Amino acid sequence: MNISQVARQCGLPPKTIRYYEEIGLIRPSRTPSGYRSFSEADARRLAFLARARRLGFGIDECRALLDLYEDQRRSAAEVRRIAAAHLAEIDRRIDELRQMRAALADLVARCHGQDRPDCPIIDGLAGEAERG
Amino acid sequence: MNISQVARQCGLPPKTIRYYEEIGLIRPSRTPSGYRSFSEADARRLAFLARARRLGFGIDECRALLDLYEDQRRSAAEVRRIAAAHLAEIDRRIDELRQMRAALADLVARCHGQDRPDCPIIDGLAGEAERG
DNA sequence: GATAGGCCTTCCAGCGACTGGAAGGTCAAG
DNA sequence: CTTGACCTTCCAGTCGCTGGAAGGCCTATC
Repeated sequence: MNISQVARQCGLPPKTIRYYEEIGLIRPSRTPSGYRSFSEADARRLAFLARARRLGFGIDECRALLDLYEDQRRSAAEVRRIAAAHLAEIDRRIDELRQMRAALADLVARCHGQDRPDCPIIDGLAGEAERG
Repeated sequence: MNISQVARQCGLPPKTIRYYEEIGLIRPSRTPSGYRSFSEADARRLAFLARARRLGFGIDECRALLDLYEDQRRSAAEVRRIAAAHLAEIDRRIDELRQMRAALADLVARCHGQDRPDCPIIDGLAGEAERG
């Protein structure tokens, strides 16, 4: 299987797959002319990676998960620990965005949005709120 | 006012302030020996930038907002447009994270987390869910 | 056998928004 | 006059790709 075929199968762009090889996440073999040749096992690894990335795991977490994926003696506790840590990180990010959202939505709601210079959004960013 | 003083005032690290000068967001004057010298107006711009960045606006959006901040003939409609677009972007990001969260939380909840190899999280990443 | 065009390869550069660190100049205090 | 805290510039690295250039390979058609 060449790179564009496996790319179609796992939903990752060829460029990304080359990059994953560069950082050691996969090791496809090569044809005599130098083309990458992907086995079914390579395709499975890539599909696994694509799913893990879609869930927001970082590359290093993916590397650890991939090791566990192929470790027959793995401990589910270790997998769970990584996943739970990532879940906590997602929650942290959601909270951060929610706080941004609340502050920004408040400013937007107070702005009349007309063709005049007086603007509560600008005033808020300028720090006017702190004085009134 | 030198860089560390203004940094303390606006809550941005000196490195970031230098970077903001490099990309043209501020133009502090210089002392004869080459030190940056920040006016009150510079400090206000930096405080404005710090608040806009905390609300998640990108550098280019900050640039546009800063122009509007100092434009006495600005239109609140234009400010509102930028802010509303950013609000929509934040909502999009929150949705994305929520979807990740839901999928990941489901996997974590199904994992017993014991010292055994059978693990619904790994199975889910491997695509087992699709077959059952 | 020539040619076209669609694949493949490598390498280099750039994104956003900083951040770290090295090498060296300046300034105030003692 | 030295110390140490500040300041300067410049270069490299972060993360996870992504774009593009230059060139090789493979298949089909004429």
